[in-house]
Amino acid sequence: MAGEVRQLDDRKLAVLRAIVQDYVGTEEPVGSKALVDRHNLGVSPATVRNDMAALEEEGYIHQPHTSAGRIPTDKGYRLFVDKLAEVKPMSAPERRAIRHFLDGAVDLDDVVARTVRLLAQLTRQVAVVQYPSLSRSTVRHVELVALAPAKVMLVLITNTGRVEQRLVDCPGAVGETLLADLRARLNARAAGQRLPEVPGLLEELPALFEAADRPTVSTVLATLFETLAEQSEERIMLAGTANLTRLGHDFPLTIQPVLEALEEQVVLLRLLGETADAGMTVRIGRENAYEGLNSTSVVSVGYGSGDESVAKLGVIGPTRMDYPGTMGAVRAVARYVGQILAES
Amino acid sequence: MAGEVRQLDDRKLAVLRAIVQDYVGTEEPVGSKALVDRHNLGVSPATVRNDMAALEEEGYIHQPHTSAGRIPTDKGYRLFVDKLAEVKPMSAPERRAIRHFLDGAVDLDDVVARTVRLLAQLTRQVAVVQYPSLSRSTVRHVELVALAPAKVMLVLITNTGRVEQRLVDCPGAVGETLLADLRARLNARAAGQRLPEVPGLLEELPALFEAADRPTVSTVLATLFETLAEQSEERIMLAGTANLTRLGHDFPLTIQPVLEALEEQVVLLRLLGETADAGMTVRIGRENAYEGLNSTSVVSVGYGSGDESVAKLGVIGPTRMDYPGTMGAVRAVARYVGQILAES
DNA sequence: TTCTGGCACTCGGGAGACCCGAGTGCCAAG
DNA sequence: CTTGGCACTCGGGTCTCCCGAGTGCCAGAA
Repeated sequence: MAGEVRQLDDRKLAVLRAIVQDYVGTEEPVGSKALVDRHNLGVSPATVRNDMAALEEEGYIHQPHTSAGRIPTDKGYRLFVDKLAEVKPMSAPERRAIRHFLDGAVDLDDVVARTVRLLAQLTRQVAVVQYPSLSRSTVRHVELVALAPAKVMLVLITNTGRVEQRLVDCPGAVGETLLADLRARLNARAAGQRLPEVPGLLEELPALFEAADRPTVSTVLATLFETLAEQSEERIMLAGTANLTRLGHDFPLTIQPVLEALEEQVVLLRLLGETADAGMTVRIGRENAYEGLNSTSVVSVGYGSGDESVAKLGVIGPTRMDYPGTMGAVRAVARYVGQILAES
Repeated sequence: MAGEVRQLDDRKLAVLRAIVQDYVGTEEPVGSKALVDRHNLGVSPATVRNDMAALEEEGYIHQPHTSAGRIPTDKGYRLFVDKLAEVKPMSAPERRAIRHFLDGAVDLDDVVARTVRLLAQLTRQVAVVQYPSLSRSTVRHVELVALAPAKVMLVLITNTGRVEQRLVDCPGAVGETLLADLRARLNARAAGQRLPEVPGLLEELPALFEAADRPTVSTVLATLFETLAEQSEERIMLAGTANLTRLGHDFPLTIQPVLEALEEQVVLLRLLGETADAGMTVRIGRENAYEGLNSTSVVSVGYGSGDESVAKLGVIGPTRMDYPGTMGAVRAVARYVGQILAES
C-alpha cells in the first residue's frame, strides 16, 4: 500500500481509455456491460469489472454511488491525457477554414478578436486569448511629435506591431531641435531593446542635455516609462461563454463561479501564466489553483511570431471534455496565429 | 370592448404598483391577502381581488395558473415605469463612491472599463457601455510622421480624446517638405470637422499637389479615410454576466440566449442604438427587437461630455427588475461619466 | 493463474398517489 | 361599492413503490 505504485497492465489502460471516451460522449456513468458492447475488448463484462475495481482502487475512476457506472477522476483524466490520448490533428478542411478566417484580420486587435471567436467555435467551449505581452517584445521605434508649443505626442512602436501613444504636457515650450535631438538619442539607446529594460538604459539621459532642457526631457521620459509599465499589463479577450450552458445537470452551481472567474482578468491571466513556455499545458479539475474552476479543465499553449512564445491562448471547459479534439484545435489555432503574426 | 380604454382609478393603480413592488422583491406571484398585509391599502382582500380581476382584464397582470397569485405582464411593467415609478436617486454615499471610483481612471479606455464594472456592481445586473462613437466627434489634429523613407505614420486625434494611428506604406520615398505641406493642408481643412464629413472635404486635395506627389497623397488619404470608417464601428464593453446566475428557476432556458446575445456586439449595438437621444429609455420584455432578450429589460441612456450625448450605456436584467433603483443608478453613472469626460 | 458465467444484492430515480394550502371567483349581506 | 363567507382549483411537496442497471463475489473452466 504505502507508496507502492502498481503497474497497470495494458488491458486496464485500455479500459480506462474506453471509460473516458464513453463518459465524454454520453456524460453518463459507464458500466461494464456497455463498455464491452461498444469497444471490442475481447473479454467479458466480468473481467472488465475486475479491472474497474483495480482502477478504482488506484483512484483513476470513481463510482457516484453503489450500483452505478464509473466516471473518471481528475487523476484518471490526467493519466488519459498523459499516456493514452493522441492529440487529434485538424482535418484539412478545418485547417483551411482556420487559415481563411484568420487571414481576414486587418490589425492586431482584429487577429486576437478573430482568434478567440474561432477557438470558441471550434471547441464549443470558452476560449481565452491573451494579447501579445509587451514585456517580451522590443522597441522598434519611438517617435516624438510637437502638437503645440508645450504639447508633445509620444508614440511607441514595438516589434509585435503594437502602437501606443501618449500626450505629454511639457513644463515649457519645446523647440524642434531639442525634440529631434531627444528623439535621436532615445532611439539610439532604446531601439531593439526589450521593453522592461528600457528604463534602465535611459537613466542618465537627462544629464546629457542642458540644464534648461532637463525638465522637459524628464517629463517625456516619465511618460514613456509609464507607457511601458502600463502596457505590460497584459490584456485578455474571451468568447464562448454561452457554451457554458451546455454544461449539464448541476448547472447553476457550476456556472456561477466560472462566470465570476471569467470576469476577473487577474484570474485569467494567472491561469494562462501557468502555461509552460513550450508545449501544451493541460490543467485538470483541482489542478487549477482557482477553486471556482475546480470542475473545469484548462488547455493552454503559448504562441508567437517566431520560435519564441509571446503570449498564451487556451480553452476552458468541463473536466469531462474531449481532450484530443480540444488539444488539436488549440494547437492548430496557436500555430496559425503565429504564422499570421510572423507575416505581418 | 372594442377599442374602449377604461380609465383605471387610483386604487387600481396603487394595487398594480404594489404588485410590481412585491413581485420584484419576492419573485413569487403575489396574492390578494399578502398585498393588503404588506401595504396598507385600507381595503379588504376581496376588494383587491376585484381590482386584480379588472387589471387582468386589461392585460396588466396575469395568472400563471388558476389558484396562484398574479404577476405583472410587460404591459403592467410599462405602465409602472411610465406612470407609477419615480427614479430613485442615489444616496450621497453612493454618489461619492461612484465619483471616487471613476476619478481613478487614467485614460479613456480605463474610464469605460471602470464604468461598466461599476454599473454592474451597483445594479447587480449586466452592464453595457458603448464607447464614445467617433461619428459625432470632430478632428482635433492629424499628424504625419516619417518613420522610414517610404513609411509614414498617420495619427488621428479627436476632440473626445481618442487617438488612432496607422502605418502607411507609400509608393515612393516621401520628402519632409511634402509631408509638412500635406500635414498643413490636411489640418487646415479637417480640423474641427466631424469625422464622417472629412472625406468629402478632402476630395480634391490630391489635385493641389504636383503630379509626382499625387500617388503618395492619395495613399495617405485612403488610409485616413479607412481609419475614419473603421473607427466609427462602435465598440462595446460589458460586465456582470455572473449576475445572470441569479435569474432564478427557469434558468438554463433563459440564460443561454442572453449569453449569446451578449456575445454578439452587433446585437448590443443595435440595442443601445435604439436608445432615445434625450432621456432614459426602458425597453421591457418583448419590446426588445432581439428575441433572445424577450424576458429581459434594457435600461439605457446616452452620455457625453457636453449637452450632446456621444454614446450610450445601460443595463440588461430580468423584466422583473427594480426599475426605480436601476434607472437611478444608470442615470447617476451616465451623469458622472459625462463630467469626467468633460474635464479631460 | 486468469477469465467467465451465474447470482444475489444495492440503490438511484422515475411513476403514481396523495394531500395541503394558497389563492381564486362568486354571492349575498352590510 | 365593499366585505366576509364559502366552495373550488390545482401546483407542487412528500411518500411509497418498483424497475433495472450495475455491482461484487464465487465457483468452475481454460
